[in-house]
Amino acid sequence: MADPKRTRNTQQRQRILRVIQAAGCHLTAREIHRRVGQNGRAIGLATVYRALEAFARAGLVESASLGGRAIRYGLAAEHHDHVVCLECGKWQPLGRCPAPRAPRGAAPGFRVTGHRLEFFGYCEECR
Amino acid sequence: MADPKRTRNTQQRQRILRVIQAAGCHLTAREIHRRVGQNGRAIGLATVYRALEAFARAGLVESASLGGRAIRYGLAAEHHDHVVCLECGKWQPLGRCPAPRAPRGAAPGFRVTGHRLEFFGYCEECR
DNA sequence: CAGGTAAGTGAGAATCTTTCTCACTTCGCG
DNA sequence: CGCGAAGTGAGAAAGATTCTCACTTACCTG
Ligand SMILES: [Mn+2]
Ligand SMILES: [Mn+2]
Ligand SMILES: [Zn+2]
Ligand SMILES: [Zn+2]
Repeated sequence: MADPKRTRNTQQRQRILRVIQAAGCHLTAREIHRRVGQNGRAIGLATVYRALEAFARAGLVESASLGGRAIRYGLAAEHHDHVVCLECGKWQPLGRCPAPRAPRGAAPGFRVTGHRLEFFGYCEECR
Repeated sequence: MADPKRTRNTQQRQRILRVIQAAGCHLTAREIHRRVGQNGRAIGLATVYRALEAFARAGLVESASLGGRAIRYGLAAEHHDHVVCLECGKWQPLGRCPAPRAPRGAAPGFRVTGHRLEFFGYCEECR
């Protein structure tokens, strides 16, 4: 089989990953870009997207999205789901995953590699 | 308490809803816009978005999103989840919802009004 | 049914997010 | 070192969604 395209360990990616690790929550590409720019010279926004794509391919980060808001990225060390407030947009990880590994009796021939589960509603302050 | 902002039954919204009902799957705002324009005079794209927002508020339609792709809208008469192919983007509804009504032992004080569950992986042709 | 009014509409601009292009740089491997 | 592929930066481009504002229309009242 073909070589899995190899990926380099550049300074930009190190800085980007450090920001993601330091964050206690999921960040948008723009937020990551801004934070990286605060600890040193700014990097291109496209570079952030490319790095996130590479990290996601490598299984290092996970992405999640809701409504029209931007996609958020965070460490994917262990799978988890989220609870999102429809009013203030607050985002909380769930301790345990309540979804089954794969849907029962679903699309035949489909190989499930993962899932994304988001509960939405209203947080304590917004309800 | 204040009157819940009332919503009007305009010709545009009727046409939009008809398109959504006729579709066998979830559509993007742009797709809906195009289809509506095919059975009569075109309507504004912003009107489509406003109608979808109103329908969603009213619980008539549900939205779902994956990755950077556009949000898709479909009838929410009955809740259902999806299976999405990471390669070709194909989108399939699931017959039964495998997720619990609410996460166990999750965010305290959070009122869950719904959820979105997407299984992803590779469809028969793409694996 | 006529009139008043607030919700809705259309066209286009504006915002945002994400992707792409291309010349230039750097990492990783001899 | 020295090469070649992967990565980068700046900006353009592509899309998606929202906003503005003058104009229209559904719907309630009398
Ligand atoms: Mn998370
Ligand atoms: Mn899960
Ligand atoms: Zn909230
Ligand atoms: Zn596929």
